[in-house]
Amino acid sequence: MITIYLPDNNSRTLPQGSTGMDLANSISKSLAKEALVIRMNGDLKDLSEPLLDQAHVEIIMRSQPEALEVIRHDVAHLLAEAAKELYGDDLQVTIGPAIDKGFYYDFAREKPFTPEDLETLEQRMKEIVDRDEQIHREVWDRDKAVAFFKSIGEQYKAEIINDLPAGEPISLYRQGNFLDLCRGPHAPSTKRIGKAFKLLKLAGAYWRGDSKNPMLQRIYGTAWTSEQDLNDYLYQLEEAEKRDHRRLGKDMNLFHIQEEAVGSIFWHPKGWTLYKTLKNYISHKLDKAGYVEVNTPELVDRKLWEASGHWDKFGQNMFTVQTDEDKTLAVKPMNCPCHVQIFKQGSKSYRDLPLRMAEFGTCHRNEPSGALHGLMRVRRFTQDDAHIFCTPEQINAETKSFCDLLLSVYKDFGFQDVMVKFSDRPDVRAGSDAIWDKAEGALKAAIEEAGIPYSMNPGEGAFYGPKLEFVLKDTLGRDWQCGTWQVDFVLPERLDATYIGEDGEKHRPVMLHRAIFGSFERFIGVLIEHYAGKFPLWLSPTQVVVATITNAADAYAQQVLEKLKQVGIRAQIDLRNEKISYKIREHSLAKIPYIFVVGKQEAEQETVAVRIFGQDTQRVDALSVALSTIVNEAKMPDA
RNA sequence: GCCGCCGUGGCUCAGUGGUAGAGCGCACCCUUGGUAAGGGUGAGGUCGAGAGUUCAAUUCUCUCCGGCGGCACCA
Repeated sequence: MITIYLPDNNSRTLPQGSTGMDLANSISKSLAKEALVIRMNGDLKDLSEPLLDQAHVEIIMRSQPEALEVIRHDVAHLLAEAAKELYGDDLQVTIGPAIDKGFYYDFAREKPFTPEDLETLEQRMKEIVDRDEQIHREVWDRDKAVAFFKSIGEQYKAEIINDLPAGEPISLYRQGNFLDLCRGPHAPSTKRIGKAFKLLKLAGAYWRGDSKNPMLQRIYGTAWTSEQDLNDYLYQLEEAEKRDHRRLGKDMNLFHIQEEAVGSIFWHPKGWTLYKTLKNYISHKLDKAGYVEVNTPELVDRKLWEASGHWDKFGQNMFTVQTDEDKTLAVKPMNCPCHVQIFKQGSKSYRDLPLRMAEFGTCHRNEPSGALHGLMRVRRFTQDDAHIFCTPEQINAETKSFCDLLLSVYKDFGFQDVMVKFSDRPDVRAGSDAIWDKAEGALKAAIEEAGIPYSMNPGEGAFYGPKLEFVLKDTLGRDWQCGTWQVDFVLPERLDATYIGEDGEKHRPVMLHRAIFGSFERFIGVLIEHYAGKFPLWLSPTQVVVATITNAADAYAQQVLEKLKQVGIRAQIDLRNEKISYKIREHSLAKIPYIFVVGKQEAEQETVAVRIFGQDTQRVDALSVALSTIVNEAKMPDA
């Protein structure tokens, strides 16, 4: 007999060789029916796993959060089994993990899958669920497993096994006629997986994520523990699409992109108003934080980029211009070398440090065509860039005050949870290992002193130094890096920046590269989605529309408009020969924050009927009151 | 850049081997209406570009350009 302990600390005694399923059955029939896997001594295992004596065992039911990942992985296997049944002759399976919200499976197959194939596959997957195939785990000998997969033409699987670390048990899962290499754990049978899944999209993906490898066909799907959750998720996806910044940008007439300038934004009056408002806001913040603003050239001789290292490391992605004097100029991809040039004008003393040099610098990078994405990934963008020249001793304090500044900015837009990633040295880099040790150490010490939680992002640093990336999510769950903070000992060296220290000797400053929005383009993209186009009053391109009920009020409406403009409110007027409900509807759909409705009554009494977006009530205010109220409410945060 | 899908009036989309349609928007007319669509009339498209097949291509084939979804990339 063996003894096991349940989560409530009760123990149970079972015959030697009893499994998780035996345990579940011994507790209750309903539990056994709902059970998916067990957790034994902390690890998830199959229900068929023999229990160890003295083990701590928890039965995981489909309603528990841990079940989700198991189910998603199970559904990936369903997909693979269905694909083998339907297209087995010319198809190899590779890998199919659970991911956030679902799963994918990568197949090697000459013929492309079609959207109709997805339906066929999904149908077959549901049939496999109905078949209620038992899912068995088998442990195989390594060589035998490799030989087996080779014999059935599954080269990719054979390759995976070959690359598994020695000593790792080779476990295979069998369901019906389908046998797959897999770590598990899995549900005990296909029926138990349920049918709360849907195949969503087809995509290409490189074998092992390397663009030198062949491209596989990836099928993405979503899977949940209940139909309800599935439907909720699908609904959520639809809602998210509605706030896609590319759609809203078009609907709201903010900007456009056209093929003569791929990856560059044509800002329309409304979008540009938004942009200018943000610039005004952040300028104000930077002023208060002790930055000075500069402006530097866009076209700079390649010699400078060679000296900085950009030409060597990223020349491929730089746009260049040949002059008739046979010089090569590069369109700047970053502002930092130019800022060093300003720093180097005249001599600098330790008393000048830290020198915080900001620029709304417009940069161009020749991003791969497939990377472009609305405002989020563009070839021409303007950064809220700055470089802080300081001493090594000043790094910690600067890091702390930058993080404070950044978080206060994000908070003004309602971004509360910001992911911070620590990116350390990349393979392609400048500077010695000793310098990198120093820079990474300094950054780590600084972030830890600032007390900000972060996760590691190995190998993703800039070529000149490690960085912190501040990441926001778009509505479709994609991550976008906005803010950045980088410690750089390399560029000051390469571009020979110095200052005179207290000792009268020359010293190297440290350069801290930083941005809060990242780029205006991306940040506006994130904001459009974040607010679903319903901008707060201070940001809204049009803050008020004055709408008339009858043209008898036209003259008065004009006066109201003038007064609004005089107090700095962005206002428009709607004198069209339309009913007031028509105008209300139209401006509400355009997400205008305030509508001032004026008719005969308002004209006679010098009032306006104020209608606020999102509320279907109205209040009538004296014009002077309405003006002072809106001026007050339209102030930018922290003004 | 790679794989797949897509490209029709300003917008959203339907459709066909015999040179195209809807709704919204737009213009004009009637209506002056009190808080999310009043009515009528009308204009507007070389069906992404080029080549090929065909008596005939917007429709089929190829190439290119662009968009979308991923992958790779993201200093």
